[in-house]
Amino acid sequence: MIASDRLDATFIALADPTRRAIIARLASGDASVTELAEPFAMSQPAISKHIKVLERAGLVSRGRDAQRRPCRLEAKPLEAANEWLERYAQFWEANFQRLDALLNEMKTAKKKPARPKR
Amino acid sequence: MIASDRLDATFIALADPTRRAIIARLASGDASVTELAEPFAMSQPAISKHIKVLERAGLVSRGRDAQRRPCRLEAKPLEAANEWLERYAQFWEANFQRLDALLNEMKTAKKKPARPKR
DNA sequence: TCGTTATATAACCAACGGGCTATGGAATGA
DNA sequence: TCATTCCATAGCCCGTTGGTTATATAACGA
Repeated sequence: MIASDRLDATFIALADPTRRAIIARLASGDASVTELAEPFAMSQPAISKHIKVLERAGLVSRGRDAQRRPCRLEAKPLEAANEWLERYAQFWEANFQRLDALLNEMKTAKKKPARPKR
Repeated sequence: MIASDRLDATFIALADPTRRAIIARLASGDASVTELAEPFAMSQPAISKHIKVLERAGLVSRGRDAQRRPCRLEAKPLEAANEWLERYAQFWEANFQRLDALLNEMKTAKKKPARPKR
């Protein structure tokens, strides 16, 4: 499984709430490191580290604006993650269908003398 | 965002190729621990640990069949992860549109190649 | 040139993750 | 009863992660 490294990096990047918040913030526009750090009760180097993780996953790219190194969201890697999940969409829908079937069974069974359980 | 713990657990669970393989395996039917361990060059306790991570994320539930503790895929938590990603689907489509716009710009303005602003 | 701002890097630390081996315990079956 | 099978748990190791503070670097503005 050599090609799964990309997916690893993406899911690892997504597995931290701070990083997801950074992604959410960047979705509404590019931002500098200090801008990104501002909402968090966390030091600037900590944010820089998180950004590095996001960069490693290809989820952010950096620009240059004077001393600032603005971050831009690159959402493309999310697509691969999404595709992986979509592969199982059918499966959780199947779960719902199973539930639907059960509910229907209970509903039709009402007409019969035996009460449905619970 | 207190409820992000669930999402944390889900993405953490997905961030390992072995665990994704286990999920893929379970999508084609329930399996015991030894059945799940068989394809991997890894000890049985290691697989048990992975299963525990998946359980913690609510992605697998356990049954009982004699000595076996069969695992079943519970795909529902994947839905929340998928919803989170879908929120940015629009954004990566926007990226493509931006690329299109850039390409058009370059094509029409051949004489003055305007740098894209960052 | 000098101070300020923005960011990165280094060094450190505690906690966690993912692997191992060894062992324990429950259920089965002879 | 006893061996076997399936699985979980306990320790242990070691590399990684997520945070810290302190310091270095880089670009700007006066």
